[in-house]
Amino acid sequence: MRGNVAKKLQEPKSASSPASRSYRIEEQVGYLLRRAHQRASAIFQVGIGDPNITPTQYSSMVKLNEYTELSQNLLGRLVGMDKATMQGVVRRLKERGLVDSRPDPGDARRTLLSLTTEGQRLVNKLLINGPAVSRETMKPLTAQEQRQLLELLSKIV
Amino acid sequence: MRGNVAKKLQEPKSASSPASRSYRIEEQVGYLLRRAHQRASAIFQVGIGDPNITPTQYSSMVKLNEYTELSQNLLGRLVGMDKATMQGVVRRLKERGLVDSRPDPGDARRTLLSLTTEGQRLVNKLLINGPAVSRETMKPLTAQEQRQLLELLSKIV
DNA sequence: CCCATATCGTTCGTGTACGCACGATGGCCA
DNA sequence: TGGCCATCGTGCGTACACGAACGATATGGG
Repeated sequence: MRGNVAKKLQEPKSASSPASRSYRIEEQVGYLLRRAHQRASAIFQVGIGDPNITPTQYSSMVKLNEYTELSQNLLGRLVGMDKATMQGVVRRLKERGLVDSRPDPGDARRTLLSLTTEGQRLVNKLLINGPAVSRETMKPLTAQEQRQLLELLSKIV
Repeated sequence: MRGNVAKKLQEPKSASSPASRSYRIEEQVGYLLRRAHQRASAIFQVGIGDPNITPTQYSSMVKLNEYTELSQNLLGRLVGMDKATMQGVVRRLKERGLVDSRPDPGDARRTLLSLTTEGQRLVNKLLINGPAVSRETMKPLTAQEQRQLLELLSKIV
């Protein structure tokens, strides 16, 4: 296709306003984070080993694998998801028989979540591919840059 | 509230499998990118000056402000959005009278997009807040770390 | 000139993401 | 002990995000 994007483009208006000392959207953190997150998700999807498992579902299962049993709200805090978002993620995992729930005997407001045997089996299979997904995502970086990126991201989360 | 998350937590199963040399989800790029993107979006929403404008809508308007007129597909490529996603973003911007469209006289498949006067007025107002939003997002970092982060993110996008 | 192939925009389905409001429950303090 | 306030999970509305399928249009090679 040789699609040359710049082909029939007019020049950017540029030097538009005097105050804007070159504000380029491509250089803003928020923009770059969105793009980087998109790419990471795409790599995850092909590399994790099950096209039906999403990054958030994976995070949730990994945490449930660590803690055995967690309330829905606490799980959400541990993986950084809104309770409304968590609700949807958990519902889909339950529909697929990967997660089970029971009322918390000590607090009737809570639902305790845990992996089913099937869920445990799956997450242990996916965990094998986890490191490779992370490696692939950071492939363009040197080892030192990879450590830097992780450190910097940790600071702004 | 003093909500101590670790209160009634069982110990993580830890040291579970011999092969897993401490794979922590919190240290994976994909996970950190998701969290960082969430935080950046939240900061954008309160800082950009109009709670009804989303980051993607903003990016689109900024690009249209630079180029005056673009096809929907090309705009999508410039701001890193799928054509299906672009369709929804553009539809909402049109519904609010911020963007106009006309058929491309030279290619009947294309739709040419441009900002309305109202859209131009708005984006120029929002652009004033853009730098502050980026600053706030990277506040936890030193000036040097901020430059590093932008550089590293550029490489993995 | 015609047809295979590509591009453009739309639609549908699924899945995050989150604010808000709601009802039920729990904890604490007057 | 009774009432106030916080927490828990759910439901609703809106907005990205993207694969897949679709019809209309463009283009280039035979």
